[in-house]
Amino acid sequence: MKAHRWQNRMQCGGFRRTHPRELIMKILKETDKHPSAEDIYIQALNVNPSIGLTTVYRTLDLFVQIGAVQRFDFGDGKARYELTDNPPEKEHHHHLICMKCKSIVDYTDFMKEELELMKKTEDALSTQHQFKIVHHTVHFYGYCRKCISPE
Amino acid sequence: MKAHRWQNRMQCGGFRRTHPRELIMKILKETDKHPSAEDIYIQALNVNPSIGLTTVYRTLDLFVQIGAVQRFDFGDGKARYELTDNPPEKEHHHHLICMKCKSIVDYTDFMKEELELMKKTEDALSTQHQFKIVHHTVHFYGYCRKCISPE
DNA sequence: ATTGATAATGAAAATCATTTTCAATAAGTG
DNA sequence: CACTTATTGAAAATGATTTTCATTATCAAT
Repeated sequence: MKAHRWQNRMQCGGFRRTHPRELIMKILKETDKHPSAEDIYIQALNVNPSIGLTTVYRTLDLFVQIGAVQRFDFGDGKARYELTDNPPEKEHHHHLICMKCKSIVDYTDFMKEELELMKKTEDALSTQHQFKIVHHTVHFYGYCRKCISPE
Repeated sequence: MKAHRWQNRMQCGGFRRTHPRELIMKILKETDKHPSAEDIYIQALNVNPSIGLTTVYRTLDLFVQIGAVQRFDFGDGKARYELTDNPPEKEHHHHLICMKCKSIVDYTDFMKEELELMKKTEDALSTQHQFKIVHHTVHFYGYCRKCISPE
């Protein structure tokens, strides 16, 4: 199997290529959702019924550390994970969160303008606040079509 | 005592004006930090040693529901609370989060441009995704001056 | 002001996501 | 193949938040 970006990054870090790690990465690559650790665990059980939830947590932490995965907190008490959008598998996007049903929708509108502004802001923040920026998130909170009810 | 915005909002909702609620609102008004429920609880204990942590959680939930307070998840496992920035007590701002020491800094740079872009984006999202947007957050993650170490 | 209905409170127990511990297992190296 | 050590899975521990329930405080109506 051809070595992928994330595998190279792992090997540079001295990490081992294991079945659980391959499986979890596969699941992340194939989903277009925003799975929690448990969502991923349940998926993984279908392929490897002996995998442990602990391993899922640890593997996700590892992926986050090597920059292959991004972790999001949308405010519903559990972390959610997505492949980092720099590599081609996913384009840069942000999130719409329904405050009622907690559904999450990706959007990519105005990314050009947004990236411009973010670049400018990042520069300003780097100098004015002496912060080295690594990444940013934009979340829109509101109500999805299904949850907009005439009150 | 003069009734404030949040009190009116509470009364419209049929909620009671109680000592714990007044106290917690006072604490929120006086801080310029990003306190967690427990932070607020500890503050509150100085004034009212019999207040319960449970009440703090419930009160914060209530304030969030009536729109007086905004809840943030910066990814360190505990929610943080701030007065909503529409009223004059706080101006519209976003956050810089240090990924190492977890410190949080407010920033207000480029708010004019940001609000313009966000307005445009909100409009687009409202129509294209049929989402009714209530608010948005922008988080920048990186490393603060203290935590930038030559590695 | 007193009363009464009921919303709000506080303490303790329960829940839920996540982390830690530790003995057993599997990866990569020689 | 054998060895060193990272990784795993199960169970227990943790920590934030929520629920339960008996008691207390608020507010509206007397």
